[in-house]
Amino acid sequence: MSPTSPVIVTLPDGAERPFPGPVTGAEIALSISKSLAKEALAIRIDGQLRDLSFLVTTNAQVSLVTRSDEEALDLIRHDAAHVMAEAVQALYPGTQVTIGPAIANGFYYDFARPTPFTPDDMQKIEAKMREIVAANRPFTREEWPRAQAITYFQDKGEKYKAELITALPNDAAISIYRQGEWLDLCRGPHLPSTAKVGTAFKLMRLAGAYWRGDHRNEMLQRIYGTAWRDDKELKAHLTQLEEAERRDHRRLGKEMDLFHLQEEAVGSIFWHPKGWMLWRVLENYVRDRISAAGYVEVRTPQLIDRVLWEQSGHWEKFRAAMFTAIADEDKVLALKPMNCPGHVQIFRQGIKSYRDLPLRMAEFGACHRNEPSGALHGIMRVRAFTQDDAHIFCTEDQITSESVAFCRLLESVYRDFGFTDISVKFSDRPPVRAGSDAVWDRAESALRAAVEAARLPYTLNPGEGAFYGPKLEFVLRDAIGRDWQCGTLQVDFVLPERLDAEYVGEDGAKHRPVMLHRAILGSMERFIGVLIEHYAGRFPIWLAPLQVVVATITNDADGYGGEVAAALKKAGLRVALDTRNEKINLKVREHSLQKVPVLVVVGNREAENRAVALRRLGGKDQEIMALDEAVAKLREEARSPAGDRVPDSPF
RNA sequence: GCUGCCUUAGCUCAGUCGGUAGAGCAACUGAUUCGUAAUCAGUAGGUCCGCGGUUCGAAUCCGCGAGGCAGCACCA
Repeated sequence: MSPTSPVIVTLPDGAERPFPGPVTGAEIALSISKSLAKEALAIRIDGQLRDLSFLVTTNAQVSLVTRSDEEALDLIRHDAAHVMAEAVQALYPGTQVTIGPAIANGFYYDFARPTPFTPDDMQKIEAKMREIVAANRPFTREEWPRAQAITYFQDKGEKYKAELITALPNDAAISIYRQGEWLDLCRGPHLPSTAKVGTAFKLMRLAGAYWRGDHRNEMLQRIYGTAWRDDKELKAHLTQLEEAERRDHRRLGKEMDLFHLQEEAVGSIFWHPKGWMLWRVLENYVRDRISAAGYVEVRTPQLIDRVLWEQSGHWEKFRAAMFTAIADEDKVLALKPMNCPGHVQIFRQGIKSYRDLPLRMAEFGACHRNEPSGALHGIMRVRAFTQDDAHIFCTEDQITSESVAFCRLLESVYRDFGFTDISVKFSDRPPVRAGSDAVWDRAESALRAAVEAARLPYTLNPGEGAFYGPKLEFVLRDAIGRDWQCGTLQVDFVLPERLDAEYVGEDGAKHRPVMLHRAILGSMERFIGVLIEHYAGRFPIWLAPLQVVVATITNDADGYGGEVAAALKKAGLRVALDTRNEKINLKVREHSLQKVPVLVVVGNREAENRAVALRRLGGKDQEIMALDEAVAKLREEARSPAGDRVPDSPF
């Protein structure tokens, strides 16, 4: 095509605009309106985001990106990273730049410099960034020959940049973006100039990060920033961070007296009475749900001889994370990191028939894993935790139906906590795996059929499956939009083999069962942490460790208050009685801060009429009603979504 | 585990230049008996994370260790 041939661009509204020859994004914008030319930040050409200076040489679908477009955010953030890199190099000569991408909510840049940055430095860097933005330097793109680019960065002492270019494919164009004097290797695209970054950015934190994300490499210094289209968005984001901090389960756990951690038992939790009540309510809820779903519950040993872990493969693969103990001078026992080998031992007791399958074996299994110290986080990531674990022993034919049933159960459980936005990650065969390709084909298609039958949206997580089989990971979104990975479903052909589980089939021959590893909450500890943050400590009444406080106004009402509390307790409610000689204002305040869902206030008026005054958490008004009515009402409200407890007999 | 920061009363935190520590809340005692988010007064409470060093003198400066926080790596 000759450079003079006409170019026709099609705008999003379908309008076609002819140009006599190649045309830049900026020129297209100008041809539409002066104001668009001013506001345009980049151009999308046949779906590809490009610089405004990009020359359109062939007919194409184009749309101009302005600040009002959501996708402007990535450009702003990426450019903010460049501006930060320039600021850092201006202030701290000799600092090497490495990479600096846009990320969710902002950007970062990794620097190599012998002296660590201080919070004070961050302020200086941010001030310098604002200067560079104000200077409104145009971003310009250049393409350099590969060798020249390598030599340039090497001569400047930028060994990381030189390494990045060396790693690029031989035929790749080496693009360089300049902003005034400063330049950086970058794929682009960029905004027209530094001023377009705007002022709605803020440097957030300093952190270490390994070069190329590999812990064997040297550690770089990462500076994180957040950047938005305008101050309102920035402020909303900062408010959201404050909200997350306000909900932090470590803070609420302390304030609400649920649990504590201390250094003599790092990674293990001291559950206080209220926290443990919350645990028990949650555990019993799950127990009721899985019992109704046809599971049997078991309990397997904490300490198991290493011989069994050698058979299962854990000793070889996960030895480093396993705690051990010595018995009888020289016998090595390991604290179980998982429950599956134990469950196989129960399965192996006696002869199993195909008629016993599917066998759904559940355990609130207390596991220990020696997690790296830096991984520990409140009660969310600990070394001693309890899985709501179960293994479904079934035939290959049963994989799909069992998986669908599990997905339904999981969805229903999540819904009971108000989690309705659930996504699924499908992790398929990893490069290093056990089992034949034919078996993997079957396992993967069965699992895919299940996730599709359950009508859950899923994304592919290629190569991330467990070595013994593909897995689904269930991610729920909480009340303030954060994602938490909780449930899992894994198909396993390997452990039954290694631990020699078998059943007698219809044909009278012995067969290997398949094991489905599955958890809904994941870990009790972590899920409770998620619940605390999701509800901001204001648990629904069925879950609240303390559901009702009966508070008396004067000690004259203490006798009646005791009667009220006893009646509520008899109705199955978790009640406390507050007869302290304190003003009702103080009692209301304290129990509200403790986030007790219902406050029953009784004074002489109520005592005379055998009535109560109900005050709900967060509410201002009171509801006066007869005691009997209140007891019935609260009993109804506090009913577990799993229904009333029934004697546990799955047999 | 790695990098940086932090650790002072039960809790939240202040503590200047190195001169042996302070507030609010909580606790305890007393008064008060009160109608829906803090009644008043008084009392007591400290191995300033631990160990070592510098110094006439260390909460403060230095080293080592522990724990915590943020991120990275890890998360079977």
